[in-house]
Amino acid sequence: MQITRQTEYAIRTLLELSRVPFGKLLQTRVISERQGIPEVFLTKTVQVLALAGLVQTQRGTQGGVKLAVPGDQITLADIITAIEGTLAINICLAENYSCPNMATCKVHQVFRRAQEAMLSELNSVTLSDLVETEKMQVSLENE
Amino acid sequence: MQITRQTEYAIRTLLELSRVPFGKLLQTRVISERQGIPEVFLTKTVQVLALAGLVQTQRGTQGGVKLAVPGDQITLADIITAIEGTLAINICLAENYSCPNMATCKVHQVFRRAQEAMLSELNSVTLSDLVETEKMQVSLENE
DNA sequence: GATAAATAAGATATAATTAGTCCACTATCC
DNA sequence: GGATAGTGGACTAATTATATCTTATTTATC
Repeated sequence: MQITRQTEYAIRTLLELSRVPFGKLLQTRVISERQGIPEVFLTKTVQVLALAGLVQTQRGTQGGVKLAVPGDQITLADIITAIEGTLAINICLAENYSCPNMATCKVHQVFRRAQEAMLSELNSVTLSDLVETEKMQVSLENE
Repeated sequence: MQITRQTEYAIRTLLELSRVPFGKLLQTRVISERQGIPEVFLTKTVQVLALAGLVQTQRGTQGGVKLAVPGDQITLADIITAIEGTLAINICLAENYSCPNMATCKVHQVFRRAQEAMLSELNSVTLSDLVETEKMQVSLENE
């Protein structure tokens, strides 16, 4: 019932990318150092994020990774879904699973409500929200 | 990010126990047959539920398993917690985990809100709620 | 007290998932 | 053409999930 470590790596990676001006590239080596993520494993994670359309990569000298869309258009739920596939707290809520008595099963209905409540929170916060707050805190500290 | 099959087994087991008069014993063999749960594995699951104080077991002839408390005092969240330990959608929300920057980490706070929203739903429904509805449906069908 | 019925406990097995590594390759910039 | 950075695929290791098997232990009942 927990997100995987890889999903956390993905969140932290995208947070790093949100902290630099939109369009700027960061190397996976830099991200892995800043966040303490195993480098080779991170490159795998980045590939998944790229496939999901959340980041874009560029090879060669001066290459790296950047956000594919601005940070205010990426929510935590987007990231979790990108790495873990459809977010379902029970198998009976997964996309291509059909429980014979889904229509009447009360447990199914409770799970669905619980999941929607959670998703609603995870969808209400974007990367920008998370780093905006950071900046505000820093400026307060500097006063 | 899903509950395990064992947790589902536990829920279905407790539902079966809620369907009989409070205090009545059911054998694990009967439960496993009704719910299609591997019998030996179910006995393990029952032991965990007993340890958590949700059911009581009795050995010997005429023995079996029964609810330790009435069904209106057991919620879905109780069952999940009994099997999986503390319910935490991210490791940073687990009980004995202390993230160095937990106080200021915005991601942590979002996860906490999301988890509480989910828990609130899972805590709002008891076993009795689930079987009460069943009975109502049955009586409607019989009209 | 013998017997049969039932759970308890612990060891072990198997499978699936998660986490991480290695290496040869391709693209890009200078 | 050399250095740099991501790509892709095969591989390994660790952990968790899902069981099974065997040997106790308890208890009702005859």
